[in-house]
Amino acid sequence: MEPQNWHPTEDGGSNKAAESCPNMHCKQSNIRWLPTTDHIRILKELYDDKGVKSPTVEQVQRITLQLKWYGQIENKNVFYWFQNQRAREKLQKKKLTSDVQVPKQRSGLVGGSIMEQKGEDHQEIKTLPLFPMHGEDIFGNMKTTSDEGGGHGGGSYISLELSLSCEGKAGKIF
Amino acid sequence: MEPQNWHPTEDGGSNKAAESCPNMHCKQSNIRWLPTTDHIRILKELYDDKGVKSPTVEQVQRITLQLKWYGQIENKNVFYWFQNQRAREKLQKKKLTSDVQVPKQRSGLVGGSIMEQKGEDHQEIKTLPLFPMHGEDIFGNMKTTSDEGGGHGGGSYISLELSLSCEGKAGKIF
DNA sequence: TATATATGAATGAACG
DNA sequence: CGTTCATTCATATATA
Repeated sequence: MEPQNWHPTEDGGSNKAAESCPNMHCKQSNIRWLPTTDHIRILKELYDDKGVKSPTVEQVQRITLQLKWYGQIENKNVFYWFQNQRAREKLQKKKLTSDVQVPKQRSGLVGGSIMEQKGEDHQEIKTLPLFPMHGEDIFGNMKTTSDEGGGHGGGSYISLELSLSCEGKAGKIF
Repeated sequence: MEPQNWHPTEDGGSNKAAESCPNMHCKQSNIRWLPTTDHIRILKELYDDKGVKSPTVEQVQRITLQLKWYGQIENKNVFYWFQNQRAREKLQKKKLTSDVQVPKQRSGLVGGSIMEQKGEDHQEIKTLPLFPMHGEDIFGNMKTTSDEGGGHGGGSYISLELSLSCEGKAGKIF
């Protein structure tokens, strides 16, 4: 997921995208949150090890406070991060994304195995049509997931727990 | 400019993803899907002719299964392909229309929410490391009022769809 | 070989 | 929560 030569700012103080900007017009309009490696590391530890999948509001606040030591971060960043993590972990189970979680133990694969086999069980056979229609008629008779309307609804997400509300307008809730 | 049928691998079935790392630092560099011409052709037919812009998960899986006949491909490849196709079609269209078109941007609403720490819109590290633990012991001794974090998140969890109805409208996170 | 373009992959943010 | 958008990085290929 994240090759080490990525762009995560390594430093702990200024997490600007300076390093990832070789020689171009380092645009400074940092709109998006650029998590540092420490951010990612800690968040993953929480998610994987501690099993914190859906932190509460208070937990998000606390995590954010802690992570601020490692660089600029806001509550919504932490909130979105966990939300995306959950969603993509689920997608990963469907093979739709490759959220390659680096194994915490550096077991294997780093130095390169003795022999890498890339053989697949298919492809290469191009003379025997295994599929009756290997043409372009994939969607010709494709059923469209009959049940869709009522089932989903995400079950029951009762909204929330915070009753602190309007006061946050002037003062900072956090 | 518009390379469409440029792919060298015309052999039909075998993409050359096997050999890579020609000369430079051998990373794990053959980790990128190189679509065959058939892949591209079929995908574009689906996108343009059949009008399949955003296939569902099941559709992606089916498309992938079909395309596997033409060469190695995974679900995530198809998934990313359609995603990139949509994004870049929109991007090109926006660049092409250089006339007086008002970019109807999405209403960037700004609502009161705990996500925003109003008041001091700055998050510099002015908070000195009061926390002696810079490590990842956030949840180590974290008292959680409603401790669910270490639980499981089994689905019936309150989501942060907080609707602090300050102004009488169900606000969003933002 | 060096630069430009096209495109696969990744992910923060946001919508419905 | 599931899905989509928007932006960015990385690299394969095209071009000069």
